[in-house]
Amino acid sequence: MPELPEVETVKRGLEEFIINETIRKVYLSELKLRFPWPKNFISKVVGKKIVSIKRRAKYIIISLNQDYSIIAHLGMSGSYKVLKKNVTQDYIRLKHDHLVIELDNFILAYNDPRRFGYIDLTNEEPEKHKFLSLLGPEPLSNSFNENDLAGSLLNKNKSIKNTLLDQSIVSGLGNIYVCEALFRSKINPKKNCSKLITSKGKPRQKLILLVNKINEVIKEAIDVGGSTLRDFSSTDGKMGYFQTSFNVYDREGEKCLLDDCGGVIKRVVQSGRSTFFCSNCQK
DNA sequence: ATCCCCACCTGGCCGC
DNA sequence: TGCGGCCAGGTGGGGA
Repeated sequence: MPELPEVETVKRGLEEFIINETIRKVYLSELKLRFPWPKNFISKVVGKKIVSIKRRAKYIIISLNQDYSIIAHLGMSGSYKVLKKNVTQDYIRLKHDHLVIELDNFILAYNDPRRFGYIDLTNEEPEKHKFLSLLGPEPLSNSFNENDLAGSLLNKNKSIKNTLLDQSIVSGLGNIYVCEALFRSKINPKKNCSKLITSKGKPRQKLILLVNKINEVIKEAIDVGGSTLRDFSSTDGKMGYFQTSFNVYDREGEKCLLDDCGGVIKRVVQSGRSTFFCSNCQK
């Protein structure tokens, strides 16, 4: 499910409970996630303390003392829950719980039905990790701006939709927020990204607008996510994702929500993924 | 290099 | 109520 705002919310939820907790026990499922479990994962992390939690794009970085970091990605269906430890009863694993970490006062469980998630362990700088090092700038950061973005579109020849899904161009966006940002910018998802820059690689007005709208939609979604945080460690533990209503995503055949547009939301497939847009107002 | 497509999985939903 | 088919918010890797 998770794109940048959801991952940010998960990160904040984890942060609230598990900082300064020491890893006491670890369960790994016999099934692997997207990749095999890191070698000697359990023996390497048991006894270490969680000192910080960060987010980079859709990755969560759980740093331990002695310079180890767990790098985790939720894939399509991953979720964490945190439960207060029950002294009289061990945690009973649910179906698809693939990693359960027993801390001093909490149980942290990672559940992932589709197992597209990803968990690695590194003792180098997390930013130098092979996947993190390829990531483009974060929305809402200074390095995400129209001039640099225009520069990275130079010599590119593909749709703006597919371009924005490329994590090396801008990181953290997924199918939903790309559709929503393009709608807010009134840009047709099929438009070639080269049309948003001048021949000299400078940003056109639409690209400037797009940068602003990406930031806007991401910020709104993070703000909404914050309000779901209190559920993070409830007794059933399941963290809810957003109930944000979208303007175009999953609204095929419905009316464009823009006043006096009158268009109907269409669904097309680009590179095998659904794109939702209003062909009337997105040009 | 650049771009596209596939594979990796399970579960939910829809139509018959 | 059952079953087959289709769809799903991600992304690394391989082939064109």
